[in-house]
Amino acid sequence: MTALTMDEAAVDAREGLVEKVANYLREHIVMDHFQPGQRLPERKLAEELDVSRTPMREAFKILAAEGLVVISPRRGAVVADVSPQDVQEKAYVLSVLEQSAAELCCANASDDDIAELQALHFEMKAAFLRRDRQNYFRLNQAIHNRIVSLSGNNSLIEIHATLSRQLYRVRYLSNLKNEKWSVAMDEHEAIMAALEARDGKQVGNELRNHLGKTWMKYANPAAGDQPLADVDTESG
Amino acid sequence: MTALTMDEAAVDAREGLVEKVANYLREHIVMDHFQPGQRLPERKLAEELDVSRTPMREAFKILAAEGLVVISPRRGAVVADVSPQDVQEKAYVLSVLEQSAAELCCANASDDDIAELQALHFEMKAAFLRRDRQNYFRLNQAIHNRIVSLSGNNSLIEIHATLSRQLYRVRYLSNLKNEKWSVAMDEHEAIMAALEARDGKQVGNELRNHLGKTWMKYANPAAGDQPLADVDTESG
DNA sequence: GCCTAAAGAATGGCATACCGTTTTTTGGCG
DNA sequence: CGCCAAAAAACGGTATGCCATTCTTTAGGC
Repeated sequence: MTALTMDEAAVDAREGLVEKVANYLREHIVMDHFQPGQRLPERKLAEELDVSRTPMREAFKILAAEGLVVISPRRGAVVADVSPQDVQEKAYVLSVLEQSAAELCCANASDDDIAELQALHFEMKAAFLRRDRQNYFRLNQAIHNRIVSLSGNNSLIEIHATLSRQLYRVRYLSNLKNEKWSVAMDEHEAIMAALEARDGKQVGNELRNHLGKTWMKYANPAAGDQPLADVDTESG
Repeated sequence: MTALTMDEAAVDAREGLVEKVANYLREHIVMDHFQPGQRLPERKLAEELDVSRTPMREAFKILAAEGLVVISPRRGAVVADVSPQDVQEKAYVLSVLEQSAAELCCANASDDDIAELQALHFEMKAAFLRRDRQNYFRLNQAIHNRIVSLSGNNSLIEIHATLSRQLYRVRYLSNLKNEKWSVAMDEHEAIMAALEARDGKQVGNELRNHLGKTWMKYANPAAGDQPLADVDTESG
């Protein structure tokens, strides 16, 4: 346990204990420091974080509403286990959201915004050429999130972020073993070209197709059980 | 206080107090029995419902995560006030979701499903001809929700339901004063025609345009302050 | 008579206590 | 040696208590 601690020098008095606990748990779940299906005993976690059970329970409710944990009656909270069907369904919604975000992005973004996206794209390409999966993944996420962010639609941004977190683990694991790397890279090239041309419809379609291809065929969960490394989420 | 009470003969032992309280509050908020901006004092509400403050507070957290209430530090929970900008943004996302739902619906629904949609459509048309706004609204909602439901995508269904609840009040109020009723009706006719032809893209576009027209121009909140009548949500 | 400040009431945040259920452990029997 | 049952420990659900902050009301001064 290195990087993640509670009270991260944030506005200490502005938010309550519940938010801090919820953020802490969210980070750990998203980063896969807790395995899916793992129980989250409120007493134990509460004393680990030096809080009472009350804020811990309230944080569970928040995370449950966000789809990151599941609370069973009389059996408490467990880390949500995303089934293959869930992945398909959520990924589909994600692709739809990003498609529309791309359209709005083309209409709203400034030239500087587009330039920044291109810069990130070339950084990602560099990581790709170096076979640097870690940074490739990070930059890939950053680009997608940036496009959504540039849509300017806060509701869209929030829903996308929530959904994106639910898929973070499986997306990361997939990135580690995905062989068809160059295909995804080619698609990203096409996306960037359409973005530069400000062709909203085109970007949207490319993006949706891109996500569709990457995730529709999602097959078995299996996957290794080693925790993920500490990588920035960029999903704020 | 007539229609809405807690323990609605539901699976009494299956779900906890928190869920019952949350459902109770959700219904009242969606049905506009609580005004936007109104404070929700946990002590008072708790003793009204004959529960302690603990489940009440946990219910607040759930509703906050769903966007129905806002919790300010040291000032407690208030019913979420949806600004005109919020309405535009959320309505846009809703239209995108329904568009994709329509496409999936065309691909997945059985002929009986489509027939049922048409039946609802004609019921709605009857209500339209009778200038029966109450039933027109109810059936309109039912059709939209049914289309989403027929998409078969649970993630999509859930997100749509959550977002839809956030807009229920404003949608209902708008229905009461919207003059361009016949336009909406015509668009629904077109939607149904495309649905019968199973033209997914076409249905999606019509639907998105339909919602866009209805909501993009949303101007001022104002609106009367009388509570809404008791109408079935159909948003389960 | 109005504005302001201080005291008291109310409210939310967090901790803890109690109870019933669930899970685990252990001891006895097959 | 393994399986099952009973007891004990653990755990979640709810209620309640205490404290700090906020809101309200009232009393004093301008």
